[in-house]
Amino acid sequence: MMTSEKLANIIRGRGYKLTPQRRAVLRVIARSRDHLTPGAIYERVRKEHPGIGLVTVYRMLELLADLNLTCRVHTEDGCRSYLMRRPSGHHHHIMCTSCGRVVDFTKCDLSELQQRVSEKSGFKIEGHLLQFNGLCQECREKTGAGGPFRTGKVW
Amino acid sequence: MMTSEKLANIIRGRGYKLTPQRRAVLRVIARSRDHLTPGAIYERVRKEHPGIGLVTVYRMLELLADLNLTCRVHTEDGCRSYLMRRPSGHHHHIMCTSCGRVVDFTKCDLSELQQRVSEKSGFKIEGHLLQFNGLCQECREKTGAGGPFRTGKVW
DNA sequence: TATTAATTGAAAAAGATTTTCAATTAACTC
DNA sequence: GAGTTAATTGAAAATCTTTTTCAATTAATA
Ligand SMILES: [Mn+2]
Ligand SMILES: [Mn+2]
Ligand SMILES: [Zn+2]
Ligand SMILES: [Zn+2]
Repeated sequence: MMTSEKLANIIRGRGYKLTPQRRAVLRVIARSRDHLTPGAIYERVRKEHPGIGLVTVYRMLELLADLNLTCRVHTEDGCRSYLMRRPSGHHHHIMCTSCGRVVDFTKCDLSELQQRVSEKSGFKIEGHLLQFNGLCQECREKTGAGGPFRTGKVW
Repeated sequence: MMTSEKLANIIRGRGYKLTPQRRAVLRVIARSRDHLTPGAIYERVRKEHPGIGLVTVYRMLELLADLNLTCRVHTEDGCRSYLMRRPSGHHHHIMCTSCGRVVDFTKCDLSELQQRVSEKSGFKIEGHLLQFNGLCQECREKTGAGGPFRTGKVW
């Protein structure tokens, strides 16, 4: 669990000033279990720190991404930079195409596939992005098997 | 190989009018081996069809995505909707973090992983997004092992 | 050729993100 | 507890990207 205190220490440890604005952003991100847009983060942060500028939120999000403390998730249509906290090292997500809920999973062995792809393509592979898309239990129950948002899209 | 003629037939077959503007967009997309932004596509299309509106390009790209004839790729930082033609059904890509080159691969068996993730999470999984990131052979040779763009980022 | 619904493109609107720059302040030193 | 200083902040403007509107045009069909 990445508390905002731990995040704060990392920030300071890297030589960045720890401002009340930054603390507020850290709290919001550390606490959320969902991915949030910059705008959504801004709205939440404002409740704890009215007067904070949207620019500051953007700058903080950039810093967090640079420090690898957040990662992006990718929605089906629009592809804005949604963010979520990253609990630990390497991880992946499942996203509900209906409600947007995101669940992490960490265990995944792609090494064999990666090896084969690397050999065939000549690439030196350094990372990957893996995200399953589907319907969460709740949405399935709510809308019946399949549900109204079922697109059948394949990535 | 998806020629622009084949694409044109699909478009018409689905009951859409085949305009010179649409033909021009199809040619650009079918010919390119790279992913392109809407803006980049617009620039190229203008050379063959000066006077085409950017809006028309956007509309055509939306149509192609709806018909599942294109798919998006995701760059490391900015996450705009880059597009590339989709040669056939289900597929994935490898992207060079240095030059942006994209290579497809179609063979990948995630069914076992998908099954396990589905059981654990309760999601009904309907699709996935898989993209390896790394350095292509050319960029590796050009810049030495690792290369200057190596970020070590993990998704 | 006439009909008609789909398509186009200019312009405006809406959004998202970045740049600028003067004022503020966290961290450090004395 | 001051004083110093470079980093940080936020208002405003600038940039970009994407969407909406709507009147004019046109591909498809008869
Ligand atoms: Mn994306
Ligand atoms: Mn991973
Ligand atoms: Zn759901
Ligand atoms: Zn390359």
